Amino acid sequence: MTQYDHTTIEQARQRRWEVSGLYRSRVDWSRPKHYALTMLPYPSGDLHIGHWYAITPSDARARYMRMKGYNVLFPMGFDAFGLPAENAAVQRNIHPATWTKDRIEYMRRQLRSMGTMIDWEREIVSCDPDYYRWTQWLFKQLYEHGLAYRGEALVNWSPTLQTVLANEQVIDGKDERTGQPVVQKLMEQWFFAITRYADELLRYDDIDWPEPVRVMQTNWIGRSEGAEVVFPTTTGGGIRIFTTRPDTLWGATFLVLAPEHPLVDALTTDDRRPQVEAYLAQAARKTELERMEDSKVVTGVFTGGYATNPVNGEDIPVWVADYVLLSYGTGAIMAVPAHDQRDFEFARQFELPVVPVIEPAGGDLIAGEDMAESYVGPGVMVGSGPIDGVDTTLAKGRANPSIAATIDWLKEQGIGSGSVNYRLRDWLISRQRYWGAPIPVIYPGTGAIESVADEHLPVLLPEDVQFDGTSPLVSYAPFLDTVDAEGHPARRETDTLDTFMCSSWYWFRYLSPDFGGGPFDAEEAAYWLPVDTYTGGAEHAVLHLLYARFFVKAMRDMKVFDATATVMRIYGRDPDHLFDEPFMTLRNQGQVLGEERTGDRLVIDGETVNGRVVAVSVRVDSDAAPGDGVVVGELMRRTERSLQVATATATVTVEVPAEATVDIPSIPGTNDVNQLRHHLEVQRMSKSRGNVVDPDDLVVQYGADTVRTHLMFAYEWQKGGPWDSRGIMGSRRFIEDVWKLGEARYAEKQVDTATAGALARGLHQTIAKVGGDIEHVKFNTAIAALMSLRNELLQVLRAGTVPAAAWETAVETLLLLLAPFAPHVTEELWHRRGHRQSIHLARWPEADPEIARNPVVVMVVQVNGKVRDRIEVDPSIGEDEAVAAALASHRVAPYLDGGEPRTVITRLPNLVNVVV
RNA sequence: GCCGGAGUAGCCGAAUCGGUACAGGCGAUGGUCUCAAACACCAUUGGGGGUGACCCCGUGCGGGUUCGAAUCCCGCCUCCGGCACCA
Repeated sequence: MTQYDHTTIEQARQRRWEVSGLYRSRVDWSRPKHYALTMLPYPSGDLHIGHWYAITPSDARARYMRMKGYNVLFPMGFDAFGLPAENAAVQRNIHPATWTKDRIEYMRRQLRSMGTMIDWEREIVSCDPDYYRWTQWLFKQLYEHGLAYRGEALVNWSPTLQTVLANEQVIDGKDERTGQPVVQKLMEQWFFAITRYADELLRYDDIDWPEPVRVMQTNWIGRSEGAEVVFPTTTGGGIRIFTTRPDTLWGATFLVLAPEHPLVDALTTDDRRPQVEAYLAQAARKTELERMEDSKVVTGVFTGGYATNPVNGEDIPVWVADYVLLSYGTGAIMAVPAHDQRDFEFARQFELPVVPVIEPAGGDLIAGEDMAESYVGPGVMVGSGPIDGVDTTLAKGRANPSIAATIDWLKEQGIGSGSVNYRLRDWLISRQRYWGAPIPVIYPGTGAIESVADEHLPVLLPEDVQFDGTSPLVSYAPFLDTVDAEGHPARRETDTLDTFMCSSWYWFRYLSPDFGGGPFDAEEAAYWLPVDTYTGGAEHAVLHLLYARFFVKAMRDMKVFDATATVMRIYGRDPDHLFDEPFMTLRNQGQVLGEERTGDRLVIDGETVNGRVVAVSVRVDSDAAPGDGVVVGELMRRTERSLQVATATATVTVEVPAEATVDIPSIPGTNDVNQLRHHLEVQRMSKSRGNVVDPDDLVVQYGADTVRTHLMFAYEWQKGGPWDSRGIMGSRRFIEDVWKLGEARYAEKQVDTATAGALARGLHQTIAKVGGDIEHVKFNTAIAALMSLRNELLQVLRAGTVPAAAWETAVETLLLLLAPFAPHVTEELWHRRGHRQSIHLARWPEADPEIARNPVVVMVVQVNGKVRDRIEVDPSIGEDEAVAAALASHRVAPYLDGGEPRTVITRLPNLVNVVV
């Protein structure tokens, strides 16, 4: 038997696969298709274990589908535009294009080491002009269909990144990449009208997506039902407000406008103007972050103006406060302090009246001045004119009787109407950056906006520019100066497209990466679309995944798929609803976290100076006991020469001066503080924490097959968990055992039919188990089943208890079942066993339920639900027989104590429960 | 604060429908091999009690429903993720 040499085998197999074009995927209408997709990576230049964790299980599933007879498309590409490349240009004077290309080249090599079935001839790179030509083309389509527009809005400006950002890219008032604060600015920018699809985006009827993602998107879209009502004023126009509680209109005692609201100026009286302007200036200065930090402090200012409550004709004061946002609803609210906690706090702060209009169910109406907090529960409407006496519940929208009655009445009176609002805002897609696809628009100077003609696409990014942290496009004349359709001088748009736009349609480009007649070739699309299984991280729930859904719906409505539908009909495929959603099944993988590690146990001698310990000597000694030194304990953290040591009783800070001695017995020579190992907790891997696992090292040490298998085996895939550097040995042993089984010369010794039957049974049960588990994205249990089969085969090999033919079948079945997980070693053994064709072209074995069926099952006998006996019975055992067997058990007899059971519950053939 | 998800052995994790709790792996312990160690192989491995057949306890905590609960219901605790003046 030859030694298992993973490096030689894996490299040779990968080369052979590439040369033979084994993984080329071509349209073949005679076979069912399966489009498997994983989220395209950003070319960070270093493939980390997370990439392996995301990609290799998806590859295993794609391989399985292929063996099941599907024609599988499994492509890969790079999301290659973005800021890091530009930062590198500024910091290291490397052109973003060069930087990106180098990194992609490096990552391709690493990706290939995984041994995936990626069809590299379909690769796309989003910064290639051939690709972004169609990104620009899609922008134009959106523009021409009124779905892209230039408008002024309050937007998130990041001073750090020197660009605006979409709402989805701002978390807690900070940008999601660098965590630096953003400020709100009123700017003219390009938007996509995603809000027009808000209602359709709330529907998930035809797709199989994880519940958390659907919930997150639903919350992000934030649909709320209510009414719009106009409050007339004497000084300006009417103030339009949105409310989800129109039934409480009779309790509105003041209005509040957002600081940026256009009517603020007109409503402000001269005597209030200084205070109002001071407040507006202060509000404008605040970053989003500061605004949120201050959210507990109620601030606001009275404008001096009044508006008339249209339901009762009362004049109420108009205030300005930054807790009202211009971007939501109408930027103005009616305040009902009696029934809204924020309004209540505001009213108490500024001594505004509180008028209750809901009499609590089963309670008494409390006078406004005596209320300690707002009342938000159910009850009966009071003091509310036409809706007096109507019940109010906790239901939202028209489902609440009081709200429905009010909306009907408002409509009748012509003072308001039902209305729906969304938290979702239009997608801001301009970026004041260089490394992105230029927005294909020019400004002739007449105030008009002209899109670049299709034949002039792509608008190329100029290469010969200088980088200083701002976009060089704004000052680069050869790019900036152009001519309009009539040949008059014009200026180019200098903003580029949000990179999320590049990734909002990339799976279409895989279909025909070189196609020149459109973003994709209808002949390919008709066969492959839509994506059947999409896998990736859940962090994209409201970014990429929401944008992608919007894009498909918009493309459908812009008739981009019409030619595809025609081709589908020719081949007898019904295109109905196939372009409503991009990804039919979505699964999110979890994350591989850093491994826990105990820190060195230290013995420190020194003296205490001003309450701190200053070390004279530091020694590593795993057996040290308290009292062996001034400080004895585990090193928890180290910052420069300062150590945090956990002793039996407390955490002590120890300073280690340069002249102190450091002694680490396991490291020869002179030691220093930097060599001490500190404690690592289970947390995300990051270079600064020093808990990163490098997959390249693992491949060298264990081989890609082992790394793949282990990543799929060690965790529940959709959950992830901490890395375990010793655990991988279990997967390595498994692969080595498979090698041993595949290479073994089997010798029949004492053939025994019972063992042969058990082996065949186990084999067919494993076939069914592994296939089912892969389909349900449960890789860990699939591999566990294969390990069990391995255990069984090792025993059979030793004992020689089955016929040689049965042995051969079992070993080859094991190889077939393992092929999707460990493609190299199975391929090697397959060929060594005399097969000419690749194992990856073989069919998945068929599980025979007849063979898999157990001839006997263990029937559990319970007394009052507690297990008292286990009896082997025939699986087809009848009720009477089972009960008789149970009652006959000598383990049951004592509980019956000679009497009769009260009831007997059976779940045949597994269980009999005797109730006494 | 609100909305999701999760909590099972020393660790990672199994457990179609409410029906045998812990499959598989890691680690640990003992043994074989070795001068020794590592590797490899074999065996044991939730806790407690009993000479033994066996018995009791055990799925974050406290209750409940049920013949029977890791699984369903109610109330808590902890961790992870998302949102956060959303009118």
